[in-house]
Amino acid sequence: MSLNEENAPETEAATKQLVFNAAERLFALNGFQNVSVRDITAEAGVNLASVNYHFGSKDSLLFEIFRRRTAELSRERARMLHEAADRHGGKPPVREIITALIAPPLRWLDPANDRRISLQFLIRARSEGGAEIREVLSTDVSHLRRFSDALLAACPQLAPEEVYWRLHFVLGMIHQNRFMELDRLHVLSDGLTREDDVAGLRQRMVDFAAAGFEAA
Amino acid sequence: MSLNEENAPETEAATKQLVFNAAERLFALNGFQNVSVRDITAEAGVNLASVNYHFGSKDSLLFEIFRRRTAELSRERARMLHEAADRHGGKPPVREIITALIAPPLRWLDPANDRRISLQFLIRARSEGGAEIREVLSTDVSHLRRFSDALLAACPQLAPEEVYWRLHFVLGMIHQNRFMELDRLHVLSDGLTREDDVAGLRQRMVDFAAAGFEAA
DNA sequence: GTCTATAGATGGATAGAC
DNA sequence: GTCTATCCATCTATAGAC
Repeated sequence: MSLNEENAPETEAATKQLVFNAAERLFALNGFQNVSVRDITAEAGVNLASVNYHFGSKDSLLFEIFRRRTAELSRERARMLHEAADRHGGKPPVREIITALIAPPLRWLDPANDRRISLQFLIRARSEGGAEIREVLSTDVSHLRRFSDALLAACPQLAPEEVYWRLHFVLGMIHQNRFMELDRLHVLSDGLTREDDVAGLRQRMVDFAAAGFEAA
Repeated sequence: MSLNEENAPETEAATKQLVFNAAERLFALNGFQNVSVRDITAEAGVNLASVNYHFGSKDSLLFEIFRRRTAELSRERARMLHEAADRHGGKPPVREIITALIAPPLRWLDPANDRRISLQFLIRARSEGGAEIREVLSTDVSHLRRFSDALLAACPQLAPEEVYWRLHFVLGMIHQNRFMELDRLHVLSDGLTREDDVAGLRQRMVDFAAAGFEAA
């Protein structure tokens, strides 16, 4: 039950999944450079050589986790955008486009969701990842372009660069959802901000972003 | 001229400043863990032992850079907030509070500003820093509280937790201004977003954030 | 496939001459 | 204060037994 669903066509060794999950968790909590192969194999309860046998290297392991999680998140977002387009004759309104961008990661953030740690991993890897990660991010531009194109169509009154900047701002709002920042906010608000209320947070984010997009 | 102004009461060794500047630059560009003491001293053109002699350890060096830059940024923000309060009888409007939060880091982001690299360092250290950094961030809550208090006073129609969340969103927008994210946006927009137009960016950020704060 | 043992490289820190 | 040389810990990766 704690195993993530498997996307690979073949059944992989249980050891590989144990390593994958332990690495994702430790990377998300402590950062890539602060976690050694020894930490990972110890946490997974497998042998030290497992990482290199199953993934080739520590870097390849990070890369594979990032690639898989990014693909999963992009797929969820693309599906929501597609459904919104279907509902509106191919031209969804701003609010629904923003929701398609925000809702999937917020769903992952839910404490009741196994993927809570995956989202932390993704946000962190985006900041700390090396050259290989940036390569994926470049590829991911084609994923983002679906959203920028939809927003451009939904905001004909705005200059195109304005639309790009506002999309940039929304992405910043999403990336702010790290444990550290949420904890800090919890301290600042003296406990008023409940981090387990992801439905409320989603609503707040969409409201804020939609209002920002409708600014003069 | 490439030296940063000195805040310490005493004149420090030129070597110490060289190390400080080289370390800030390399940390900002490559991340803390990816920069060795050897890299720093090589870039600074000083001896390998300089880091330990002047700063005690690599960790202490990071910490000192972070502490100084954080203090500088907080001071600029607090001054702007104070001036805004003076202009409005102690109760500045939302837009001016947000501007006090956004304008200083955006000023640092200007390519014509020596501090461009300092802002990159700060954003990165906030993500990648260890336990000591988080300690400073906790202290920094008292700095943020000036802004949350001002916003609470300026938004009596909003529930307090709403104000805290919206402040959280604005901080996310600010932290999104890393080289990597700006480059990515530049690719996505096919060159439309000009990263050297910081005045325009500041206006866009304030407009977006102010509109978000005025959402129902 | 799994494990132990170890190679090979790197980095932080320091001793001690100048 | 500055420099060189070096110690010592740690890490990734791999060879080779089982």
